[in-house]
Formats: sequence, structure tokens, C-alpha cells
Amino acid sequence: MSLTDTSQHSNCSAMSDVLNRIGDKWSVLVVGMLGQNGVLRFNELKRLINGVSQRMLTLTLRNLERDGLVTRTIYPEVPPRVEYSLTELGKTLQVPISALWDWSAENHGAIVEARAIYDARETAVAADNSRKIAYARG
Amino acid sequence: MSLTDTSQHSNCSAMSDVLNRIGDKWSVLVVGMLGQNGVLRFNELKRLINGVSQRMLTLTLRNLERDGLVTRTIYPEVPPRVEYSLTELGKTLQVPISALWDWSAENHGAIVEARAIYDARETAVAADNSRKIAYARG
DNA sequence: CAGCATCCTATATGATACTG
DNA sequence: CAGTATCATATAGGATGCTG
Repeated sequence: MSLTDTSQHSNCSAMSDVLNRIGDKWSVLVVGMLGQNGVLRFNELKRLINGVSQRMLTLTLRNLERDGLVTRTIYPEVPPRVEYSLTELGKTLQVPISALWDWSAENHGAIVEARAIYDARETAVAADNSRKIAYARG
Repeated sequence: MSLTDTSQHSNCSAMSDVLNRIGDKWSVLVVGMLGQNGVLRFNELKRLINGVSQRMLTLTLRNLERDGLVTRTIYPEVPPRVEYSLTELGKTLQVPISALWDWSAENHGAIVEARAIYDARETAVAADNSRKIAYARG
């Protein structure tokens, strides 16, 4: 299937399903980190991904493992050691994710700017409506 | 910035911010539909995107407009006509989204398969644990 | 170290009714 | 047609404490 073949775009189900999984708050960041670093332990990932809670990192990794995107290797040692890495399928996902990452880095500024303009306009409209209401009241 | 420049990957904020907006349930589908069809009215979008509620389509379009990705053109007619299309910024977003769309179409089958295998293994482990508990009890 | 279990809250989403 | 307003709910996500 080529990039110009839009026939699949008519059927949203596959895209929706994938987005429901990788579109959460942490999955893309986990895949990104594993793509960069290759193999990472649980707490290494937790340190790299700023703000993720232990619970959410666990859930995210389980989901990615379930979807065949991440491998989980347990070493029966004391203290326990668990290593995560991308599967071959996970590595292919790196490509579109990386594209999105680069787009974000390039265009985040423009988005922030657009938001500021939009919000300023909305605030002005709200103020205008207040004046109209005050005028209508008397 | 090149695709191989991973320095931006260390700073998750831009990516997180973009993902928080386009990572919701409908934004990517809206952008995809507008990218395919060029200009669409509200109810045309609603018909194309299966399952979206009026409320969520409105909210999604407002957010995309606020971020400078979608333009909203009102024609002061009766009945009212409102047309949506991608901005230039929105069109550039089409590229990484299209890549993700194609990846989904190609690899959704593998994900479904991986889930089935994972779930079967989990079920087996659960059954095994039940037996162990039964053994311990009796 | 790498988690699991529990409780709690915020938010996203949906359903429904109404409107210029 | 293209919304807005309100209510209801499911779920994502966070905080905390405990464990092998």
C-alpha cells in the first residue's frame, strides 16, 4: 500500500483502534525512549519520561507488550531486573512516530501562537457580549 | 531539523502538547477527512466520521481551529452554511498523520493477532493459578 | 527493583433537549 | 443546518501504601 492510496482512509476502524492504544498519554513517549535507547529497565524509563507515575508506566508497558510492540524480559535475580525493548513491529512504528515527533518540534511554536491569537479574539468577543448585555439591561 | 536529529526527543514537552490535542478520539479522523475531501460542511464531516456525536465534533473542530490547523468559514445564509478545511499548517500535519494511517492499515492485523496470543497466555496463567490455589486449599 | 492493590478525582465522551 | 446547554457516565490518570 502506497502513501497515496487513500482507499484505506474510508475505513476508520484500524486507525481508530491503533489510535486508541498509542494515542494515550504515555505510549508514544515510551516507544520513543525505547527507540532511542534500545534496552531500558523500568526505573530507567520512569526517569526518562518526566511525570509518568509508576502505575501508568506499568499499564502502558503492559498494553504495548500485549499489542506486540514491546518485549519484556525478566531476569530471575535479586534484586529483580526487567528489561524492555521494542519488537520488530515496534521498531516499524518508530518511523511514523518519529515523523510526528519531528513535526511537533517544528510546529509547536506555531500552534502556541495560534492559540494565543484565538484566545485573545475569544476574550474580546466575550467582553463585547458583556457590553451588549449591559446595554440591553439598561 | 533532520529526522535523525534526536536531540528534540529529550524534550518531551512539545510532543506531549501536540499529542494531548491530536491524540484524542476524533482529531486525527477530522484532519484525515478534511485532507481527503478539501472542504466539508459540519454534517458532511459528521456523516463521514462514523460514531462521532454532534457535541464531540463541535469540540474537536473548535480545538483544531484554535490550534491553527483548521479554518472555519461561516456563510450568512438561511439555512446557515459553515465550511471547514485545513490551514497550511494543518496540511503539513497531514504528512505524519498519513504515515500513521498507512502504518495502522498495514499492521493492525499483527496487533490483533498479538493481543489474541497475549490474552490466551494470560488466561492460561490465570487457570494455572486457580489450580495452585485449589491444591493449596485441598 | 519492579511491581500490585486500592482509593480517588478529573476529564473525555455520550445522550438528550433546545435554538437562531 | 449548525450548533448550544445540560445532565450523566465511563475511563484515564494520580496518590498512596504494601510486597516478593
